[in-house]
Amino acid sequence: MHKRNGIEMSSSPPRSLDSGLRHHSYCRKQKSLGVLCSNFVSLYDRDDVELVGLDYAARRLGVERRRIYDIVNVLESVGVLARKAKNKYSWIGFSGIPKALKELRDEGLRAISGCDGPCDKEVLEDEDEDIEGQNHDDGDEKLSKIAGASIESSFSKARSATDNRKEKSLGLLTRNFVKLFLMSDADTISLDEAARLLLGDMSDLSHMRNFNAAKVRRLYDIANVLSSMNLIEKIQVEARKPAFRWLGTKGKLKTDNTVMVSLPLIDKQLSKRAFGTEITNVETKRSRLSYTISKKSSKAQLRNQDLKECNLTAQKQLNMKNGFVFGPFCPAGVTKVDDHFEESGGRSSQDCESLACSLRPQYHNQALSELFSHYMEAWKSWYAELGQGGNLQQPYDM
DNA sequence: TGGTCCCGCCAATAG
DNA sequence: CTATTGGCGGGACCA
Repeated sequence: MHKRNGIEMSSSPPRSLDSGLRHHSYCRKQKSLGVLCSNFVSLYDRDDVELVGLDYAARRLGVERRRIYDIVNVLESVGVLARKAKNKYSWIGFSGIPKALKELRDEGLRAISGCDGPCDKEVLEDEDEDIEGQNHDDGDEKLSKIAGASIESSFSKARSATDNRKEKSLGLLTRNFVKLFLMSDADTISLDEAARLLLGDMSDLSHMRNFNAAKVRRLYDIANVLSSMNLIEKIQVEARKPAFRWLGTKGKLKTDNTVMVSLPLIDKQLSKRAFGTEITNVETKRSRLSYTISKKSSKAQLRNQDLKECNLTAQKQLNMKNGFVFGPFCPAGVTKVDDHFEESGGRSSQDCESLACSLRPQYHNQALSELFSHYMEAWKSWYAELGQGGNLQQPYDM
């Protein structure tokens, strides 16, 4: 039960998947960790779920088991999941995030005050505002301490290989990455900065270049799933300078000059999930989520930020219904969802088909409004068709 | 082009 | 030993 999937090495692209078809071009984006994470969450984020079976998840989501590990590792770091046993995790859900974050914070505080001597325990200020993050000196040092990795050049010990391995785990990297945000009051951290802090600064040693490049890939992985969880968002601080903004538990919505745009919708937990525990400007009144956006932008130019969030919300909403993400026009397979963990390796192809696609708001601000209406359209028609029925059965799991 | 990051090989680890 | 985990980096994708 491992590699199947006729696909061999990366040398032979996914083409030739079912010889003839190859219809709508293979879209890499639909296979991103972020999308997969959304689907994963959609699959389990229900009240009656407590156990998460890796095999089941992989099968239902139509992906290699390997990918599930990636997701699970970062979700666990953020408290959404807890390892229960081999092949088994317990689903904590979004409600577990605050606690996990608090622990990370404490851990971080301990790291700075604990270690070497005097080190005042003020919550490192790090005069942010320098979005450029140019001058790093003292506050920077603290951060890198928190980030763990940092100067591992300490001759200390021949890091018992095991530690060495663990040190590079996605999980640890995730936790340190999150700590960076929690401990610094700057809510924006550039990719470069994060890489430097998390992976140690040895960029000057040419032979270390590869090493760093490899690690940065992990950062992208992590960022993708964290973004899909709405914990961070990717932004672009001046060309060629990607950065991540911490959204964490506070939805950042405008307050003044606002106009209400209400989206049909689901439940109040929704806003919790989308914006964290402190629901500030989001009003949730019986099955209707109102969203505020700045007035002057009433026309086609809503602020990017607003559009993005709007879309995120929409996505969430779409995701909610019976726990699945409906790709563009493919509610296909929703009715046959379930068959509660169909045994025998028969990987259900319809799953891949219906789950694979979903949108990825964080990276496509331009087309957001289009996508948005597109989705609402699809959603409405689907809902009308299937809606009332009451036979929106939930998928089982284990 | 070069930033992103999917994919799956295969080495650690767990059982 | 077999199965589960997951580091790792080649190279495809796409802005």
